[in-house]
Amino acid sequence: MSEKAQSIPVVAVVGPTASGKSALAVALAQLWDGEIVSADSKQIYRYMSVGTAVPTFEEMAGVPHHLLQFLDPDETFSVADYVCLAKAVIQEIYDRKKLPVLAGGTGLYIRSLLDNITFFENKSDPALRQELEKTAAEKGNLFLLDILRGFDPQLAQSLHPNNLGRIIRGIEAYRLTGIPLSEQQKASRQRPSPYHCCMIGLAFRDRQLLYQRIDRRVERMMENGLLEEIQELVRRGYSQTAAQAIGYKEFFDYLQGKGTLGEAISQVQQESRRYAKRQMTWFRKDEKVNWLYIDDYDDYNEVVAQAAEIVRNQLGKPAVF
RNA sequence: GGGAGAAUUCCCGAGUGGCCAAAGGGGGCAGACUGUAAAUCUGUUGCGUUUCGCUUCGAUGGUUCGAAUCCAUCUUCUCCCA
Repeated sequence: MSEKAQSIPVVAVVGPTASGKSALAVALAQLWDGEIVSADSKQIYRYMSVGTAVPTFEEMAGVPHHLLQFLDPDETFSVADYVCLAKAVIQEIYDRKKLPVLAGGTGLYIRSLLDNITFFENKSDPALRQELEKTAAEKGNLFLLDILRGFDPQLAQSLHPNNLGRIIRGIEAYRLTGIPLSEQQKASRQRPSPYHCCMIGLAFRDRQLLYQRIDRRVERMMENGLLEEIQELVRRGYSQTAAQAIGYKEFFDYLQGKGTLGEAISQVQQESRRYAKRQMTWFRKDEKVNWLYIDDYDDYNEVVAQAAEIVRNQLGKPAVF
């Protein structure tokens, strides 16, 4: 009992892109006097508001938002960085006697944070990675996989030869610390989570409805100046980073004269739909998620009411902390 | 009006007598995920009682032991000459 009293309450709103996470998070934060902590790996960057669907000032409705747009697009960032920052922000919010409301679509970030994954002190080594990539190109992925097998058979076993990125990371992690990555991963789960959280998942029973929303949202982004935002990014020299974000990379070909605008747009829509699917497989396997199917409700207020009901049951009445 | 060609599984597209339920790609579906994660990677994709059976390659009929592949007719489409 006393242990639970020390644990920090957190609400987490998860779900695929365009499911309405941000709005629900704001609604819950208003009810509980909370503050929002973003868990989105792309909204951390500046100058990418439109394409990453960062909530507007009006949408934030006076609720404080954290971990949004605090980096330039060419600054590197990682899960470890995220967990570190998010933990600190949550602690601050808690100290202020407010409720932290996590909202975002990056499954890895959310899980690492909530499960209290402890990352080893080993950053990445770009030079080493580059060298390993070169080796792979010359001698094949299996060659590298065998090297990895030499000091981390367990990791090697679980990796597909085509997954070069993970193979390289495995080798890098060992070279940097002398500890096999699989060992690091075991050690990373030793500490219990400091949070007791209520997870709300937004989804649609009819996938087509979600897909329609995604398509429409992309169209709205175009109306809101996505193309101009991208041109500005290119002008600032940030095209490299944006090349990884859906809604940006698809337009580069178009801007270089390849393909039509219409083709680029439908590609963004398609990639977004696929991304949403991947997010669903990520969140679906988390048994802590309380799913709300938006198409079960007649209007949005009912969704909010139901979510509030769940939070009340799991964390207690509004403003109780 | 005359001539040439094309029709293949959700889409594109290979296949020109048996090794074809049919390459490859796309899309769909499912899954993995611990330092670039909106990334990266994997599996699956005609039906079924699933080491076998059934239905499928525009339609119908034919040749053949055997046809997506050959022949005839029809339908649709594309291109060329008028």
